[in-house]
Amino acid sequence: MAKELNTREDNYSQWYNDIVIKADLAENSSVRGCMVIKPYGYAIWERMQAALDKMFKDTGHENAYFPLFIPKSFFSKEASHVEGFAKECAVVTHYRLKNDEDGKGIVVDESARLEEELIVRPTSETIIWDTYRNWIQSYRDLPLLINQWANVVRWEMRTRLFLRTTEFLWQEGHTAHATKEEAVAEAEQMLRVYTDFAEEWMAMPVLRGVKSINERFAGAVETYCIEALMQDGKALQAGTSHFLGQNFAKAFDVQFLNKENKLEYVWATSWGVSTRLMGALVMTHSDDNGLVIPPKLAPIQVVIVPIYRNEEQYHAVCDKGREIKQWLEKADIRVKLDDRDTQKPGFKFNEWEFKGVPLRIAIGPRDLEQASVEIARRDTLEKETYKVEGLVEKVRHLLDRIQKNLYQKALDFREQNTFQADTWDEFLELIEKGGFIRAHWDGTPETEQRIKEETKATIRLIPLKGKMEEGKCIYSGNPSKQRVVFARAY
RNA sequence: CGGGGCAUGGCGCAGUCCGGCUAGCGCACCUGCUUUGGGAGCAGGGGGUCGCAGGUUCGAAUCCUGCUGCCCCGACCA
Repeated sequence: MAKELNTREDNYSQWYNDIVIKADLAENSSVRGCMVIKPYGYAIWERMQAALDKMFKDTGHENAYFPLFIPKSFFSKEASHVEGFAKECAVVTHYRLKNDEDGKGIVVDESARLEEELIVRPTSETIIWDTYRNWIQSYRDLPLLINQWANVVRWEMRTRLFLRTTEFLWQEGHTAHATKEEAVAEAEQMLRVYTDFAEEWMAMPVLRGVKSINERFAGAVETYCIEALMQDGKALQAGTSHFLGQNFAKAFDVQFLNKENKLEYVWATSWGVSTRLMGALVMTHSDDNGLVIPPKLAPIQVVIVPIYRNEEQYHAVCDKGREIKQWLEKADIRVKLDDRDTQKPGFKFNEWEFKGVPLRIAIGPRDLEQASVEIARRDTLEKETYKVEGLVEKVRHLLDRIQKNLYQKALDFREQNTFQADTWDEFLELIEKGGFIRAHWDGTPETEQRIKEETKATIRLIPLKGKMEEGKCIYSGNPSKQRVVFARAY
């Protein structure tokens, strides 16, 4: 298994592809733009799901499931929503195939055309709000706090494994509230949840803020987001949370009777993160030796590699390996004993390193004699010999250290790549270097659009609680009250 | 949809310009022996409608025509 990996410096995007494919996270499928998520990659996603799902439940949400197909007419009910998604929808027009009359193959049966075409959901606001109409009558039915784990389809022109695929997996929360304040608070709360997840589980520092009008979700009044900085200096939107106002309630006629017995439209939010987080995870921590997974998300936290010369030694070190595995598992540590007799230790070292396993324990005949093991850290690549006594504590401690170290490294990287620009020339120079750029902007979509056209940089976010600071727009020179964050983005 | 490139065992490629006899190499795979503390060595072995359809020719992976698929770069996007 020769793992030749492009380096980040030589070819960043090839480096990313190599890791995803060679670490067995995912591969391209026979369907253009759609990926197969392989068991190892899916195991990481499952861990993300589990952590997020618990956070959603802890904040009062329940899971439900809505249909994959959405009647076309639903889509046109919210004007800006259609406009936003129309260009990337897969449409089901027929419901039957038949044998080709020329004898070869199968064709669409033209006589089986759907009366109303179905859209494969690119997001579920419309079908969900159509449903909520029947669920909500009174203020007593509110708030309605629902999440769904689902797949969605957006017909992208260019795709990249995890970062942008035609079909992707995600969760979408859809909530209904009696007041505007409550809905805004919900959107902000979920942004907080995403922030905590990114930082505590993924060890990925994020900036929080709101989107400019240009970048806002189609149909939202306000879009909140978390943005992370990748190692090539490009920003990646890692999660979004939307305050939808009464837009969908009005479009789908969802009203409730308030305590004063008056009909009111409900207030809405929606929020989501997707398998794109897998891409973010790869690009935040991995290095030129392969994938690096933070311990909290690693499907295998510790791999034990036995070293031996003959069958007798093989059995002896494997027995010790099994014993250690049991101790660690009792402490809720995820362990794999790689007792394959078909690969050499050196091969296994490289393989598990490439797959990002946080800790590797090697046990050989020498270790048996000295009651020791060799432990190697994936994040620092350091190796050290430890006594078997107290090993569980040591491992637990090291996993914790790795989790923190990965976060700190990523945070340092972001700080080192966050700049301030006060003039257009400065901005032009900095944007070429990559990273986040804090700069003044006059607040108009036109200016943002021009900056995007001239530099490919967009406003990633307007800081939520950013310091107010008088200044002049770097592009137009018009007055500005606050710096916003620019970057080139995925 | 524009601009480039590619299509040859599971994967990565050479061969194509200048047609030639049995289509080759690396990795992976199978068998055996020796190995095993950072990607093992040797020996033997299996596996190919050279993307598809026509054409030229005694003879086509190679030349001609027409298709099809994929990748990369741009416009769109989480």
